[in-house]
Amino acid sequence: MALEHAILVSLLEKPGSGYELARRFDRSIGYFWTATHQQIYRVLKRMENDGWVEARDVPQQGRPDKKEYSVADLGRAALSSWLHDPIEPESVRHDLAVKIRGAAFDDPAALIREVQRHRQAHRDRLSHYLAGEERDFTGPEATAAAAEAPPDAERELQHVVLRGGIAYERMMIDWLDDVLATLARFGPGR
Amino acid sequence: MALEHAILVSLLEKPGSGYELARRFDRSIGYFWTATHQQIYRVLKRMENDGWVEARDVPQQGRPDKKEYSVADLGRAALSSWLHDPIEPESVRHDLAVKIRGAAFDDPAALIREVQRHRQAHRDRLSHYLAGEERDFTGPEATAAAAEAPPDAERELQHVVLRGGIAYERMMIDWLDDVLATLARFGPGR
DNA sequence: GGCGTCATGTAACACGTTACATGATTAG
DNA sequence: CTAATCATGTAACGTGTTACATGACGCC
Repeated sequence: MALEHAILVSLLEKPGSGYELARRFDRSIGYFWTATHQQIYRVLKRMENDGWVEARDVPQQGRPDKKEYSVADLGRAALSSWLHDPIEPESVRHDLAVKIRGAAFDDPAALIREVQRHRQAHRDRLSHYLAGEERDFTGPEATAAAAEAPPDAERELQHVVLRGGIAYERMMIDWLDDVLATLARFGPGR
Repeated sequence: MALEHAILVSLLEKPGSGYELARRFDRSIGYFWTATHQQIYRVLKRMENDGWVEARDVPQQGRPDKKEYSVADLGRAALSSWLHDPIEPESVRHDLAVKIRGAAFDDPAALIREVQRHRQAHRDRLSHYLAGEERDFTGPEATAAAAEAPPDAERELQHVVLRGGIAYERMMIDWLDDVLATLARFGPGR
């Protein structure tokens, strides 16, 4: 399991509350690992019991108080041991691929709109990633700041993961174009 | 949920037993949807109760008898309604991406072997897909057979899904090369 | 007054994974 | 005789999803 580990990585990058983690799982780290706040609170509680993380009460004004979690030594050790443990190259799950094969037994043309919607979602995500890359890694401000600092593993590794997301979205867009062209050849009445 | 629907598609392509389905989920349809036999038997039983599939006892010689399932009208209707229902473009889950970001807080070079293992697994899967494509779609035998038959949606849609798998594996291999180059810059002692 | 955001949680259920269990046949 | 393949299942557990619940603050 890796939700624990994803949380550890996120808290090492920056401590935060369960709520903040939930929001990160809708953004940066959430691009390749999703979790809802219910899951996060449950796991966070377990991790606190196991001594992987430590909570600190942070009173806030104008907002509810929060519990800020940070990684404890045991958590760091758990992450390290997981990193050294080989994992199975995971298999993908594509609902859409099931639908595409299923369309052969229904009306292929009826899927076109659905595929277009997915294509649009991937286009949006790609734009979002590219904007983030520009802002944090390749834009003038980011490169100027980086030029003065020493090589930074955290930053470089975040960037290579983001490049993976970008490559994935580009591949999906191209493939969905291929799917659309194929579906068009099997419209109603053929 | 889509395991039900993946099973329906697979049974429409060809009726079969739970055991046979489990094997298909290790191969063709399993490239984009995985399931173990325990899951399959459980779901198949529910689907039978719901009247989505029908079982027929097939006595065999030299092997245990099997129950051959095929799709009933209710199942076809359920599939059709699912096909017309929009689904959310799913988000990916990449353990490996979590590990790569986590490596910043450990020893980046220690991940190199792991990434190489994953790269090899993707290379193997790519070869496997390409062999299947040659055999079923682009090879001389397959194209000769197809030339005599009318345009076949089932076949074409299976092919476009396979092309998606091929594109995915190629993208992953390229990205993992990028990851390896990045990790190499942060070896121990840097 | 109502809606959105910040903040944390419980409960029930669905789905997925791992381990265990059985038993026949065929190939080495 | 041993291992692999065919064939079907149960039980326990862990993870993920959906619905429900609460309450304060700020903005329109």
